[in-house]
Amino acid sequence: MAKKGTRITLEDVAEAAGVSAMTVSRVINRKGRISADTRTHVLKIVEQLGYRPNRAAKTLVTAKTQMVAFVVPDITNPYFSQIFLGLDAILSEENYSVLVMNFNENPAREKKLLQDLDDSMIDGLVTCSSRLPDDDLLPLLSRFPAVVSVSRPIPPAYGSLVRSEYPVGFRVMMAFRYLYEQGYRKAAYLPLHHYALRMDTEEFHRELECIGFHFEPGWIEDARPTWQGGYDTATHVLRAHPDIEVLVGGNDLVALGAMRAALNLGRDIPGDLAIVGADDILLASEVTPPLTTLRTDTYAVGQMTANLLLRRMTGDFSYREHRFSSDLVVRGSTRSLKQSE
Amino acid sequence: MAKKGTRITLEDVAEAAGVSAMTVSRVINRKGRISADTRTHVLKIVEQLGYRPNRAAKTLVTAKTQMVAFVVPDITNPYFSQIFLGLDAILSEENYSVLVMNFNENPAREKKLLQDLDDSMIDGLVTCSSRLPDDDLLPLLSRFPAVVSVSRPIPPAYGSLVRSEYPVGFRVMMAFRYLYEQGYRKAAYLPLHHYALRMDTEEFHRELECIGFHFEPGWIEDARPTWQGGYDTATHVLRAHPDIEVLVGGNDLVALGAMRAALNLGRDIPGDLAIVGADDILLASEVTPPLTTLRTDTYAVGQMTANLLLRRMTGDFSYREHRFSSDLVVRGSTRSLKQSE
DNA sequence: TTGAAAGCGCTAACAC
DNA sequence: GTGTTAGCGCTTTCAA
Repeated sequence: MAKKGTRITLEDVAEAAGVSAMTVSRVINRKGRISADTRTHVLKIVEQLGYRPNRAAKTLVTAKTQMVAFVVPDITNPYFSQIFLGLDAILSEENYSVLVMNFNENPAREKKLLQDLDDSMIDGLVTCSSRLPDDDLLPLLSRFPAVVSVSRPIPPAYGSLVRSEYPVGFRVMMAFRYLYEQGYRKAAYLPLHHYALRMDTEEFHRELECIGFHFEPGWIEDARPTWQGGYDTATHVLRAHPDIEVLVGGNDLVALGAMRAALNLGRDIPGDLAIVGADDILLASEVTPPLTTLRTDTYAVGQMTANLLLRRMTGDFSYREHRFSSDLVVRGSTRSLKQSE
Repeated sequence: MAKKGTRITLEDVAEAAGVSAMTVSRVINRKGRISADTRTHVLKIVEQLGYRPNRAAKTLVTAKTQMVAFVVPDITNPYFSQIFLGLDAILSEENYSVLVMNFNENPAREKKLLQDLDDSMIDGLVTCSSRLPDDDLLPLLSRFPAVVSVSRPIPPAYGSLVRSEYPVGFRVMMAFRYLYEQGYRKAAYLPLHHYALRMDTEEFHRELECIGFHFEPGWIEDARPTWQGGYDTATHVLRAHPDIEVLVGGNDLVALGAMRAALNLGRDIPGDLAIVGADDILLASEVTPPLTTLRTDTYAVGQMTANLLLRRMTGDFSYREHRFSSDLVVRGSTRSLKQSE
């Protein structure tokens, strides 16, 4: 007879089928040898009773949850949601579900999410563009067996890595090099403020000088990684330094906010001000003028991440690194000064 | 001594603290009366050993997972990711994690996701803008104790509902009414193609005629609910009916794709063609000309949904309905014909 | 205020 | 091929 609980269990199926629980388990999981007869018979009863295995019970004994956590700064940012898509496409194929842990560009919240995250609750962890300093992040990661970090470098012992072919924060040099070639000299840079944590400022300046750029204090100002952040920071910078010829944003949202700010201040783009972003979100190509930006195949980044994670989740803990490239998409928000001279 | 398994269990803590497992359990869960002394002592050992309760074991006995599934057409659509934000804000406050199940605007995939979703794996389910016919959707929902549907009406027996104050598909009448008042007469409508499933076409036409609009066959054409969908459909419609004065999209992405298509065909907006969208995503206000659209407070929709779900997850299964309002945001993609005459 | 026993539903390991 | 036994780590129930 069925037990008191209303839910149908393995035992119930076994009883109804006149076999042992193990046999049913084997049929369900396609493990071990089962005669075709019992197989079909058990399957029929399973169907009949509408039996569904209890996930928690299975997890308790196998220690596998078939879940993955995706810790992300801002899922409403197309850049990140696109990564999610690539990740999810591969993982769901392998029967994993993805827990989206959005920390809203708030490092304190990211830390709390990571702390509260129970390793008995997930098989793998993807940390995407972490905004935490190493001292906070690494101890938190070390609790998890299968980790992949996206964009943010971590030591090999902590997990695998999907990263840009450029060092963190240096991909933007591609943009600066192009701008210099076009004759631009006075450029302001609006990096995402958390990047300051990890960017070697001195080396950064050296690199820029190497290209030919000279930066005054106040030409670099951190921005919150949102449209509003770009708007606010650009307004401030443009008011303080009206002679600026270029505004480079840390991502497209920032650049687009900056573009709106510049337009509101009566600046002509690209006439007397160029704007450059990064990520190539849909919005970038649809504004007027369309935004020159650095493009990355974010869907592919998500897929790479999934593959690296799967590798770890299936027991191969060797360190792997996948690098993604970016290219500059030149659009109407920049122009060639040379041509116009 | 610690057992063979490397993980620290309740038992381990109990042993180290010289108490029973039950006492430790009570301390952890703040249940029952515990003397202050043992409490602090146990807590110290817990800290010392870095004990973390095993989620699966707890779930197995309590039948609570602290997880919620969010089944959504397209998480890269700002409209939906914003709902997620509101939902997650409330739920994470109550210690729930959200499983994002993205079906990519593919009804077959939505069905499969719902079928595979195990009710032993979540405490609650949010189905957002389902693209499935009732015959598919409702039997699937009936397996879950706590369900909230967003946008898509469901019978009270299946769960609570967060819906527009207008019947499904009729919110857009606000836009048509405004357009008629402005003197527009020849309007094409590009609804999201899955909506056809649930919209009473006859009543829809009657309503439009009541406003004053007359529709020719071919002036209404379903669009895939993406930018590209809007682009393709609008191109087709504009080529077939060059005399059209208005293009209303089922959402902003469709409207924006339509706007690009119209621009590419050399149309002047709003000079000889008006465009209207729905959702008011960021992109809408940033394109040129800025898009007239129907705005909904999607973050609040997410919050409402979370609250309704929490109610159900805590045992109150009474049917509740929250309605959200929308308003027309008039921008540069439409103009008053009256004025210009 | 604390503890002992039982069992949640499943699978690993070994028997037959 | 199939069954038996044991136990995953926790909480519920009842007793002390």
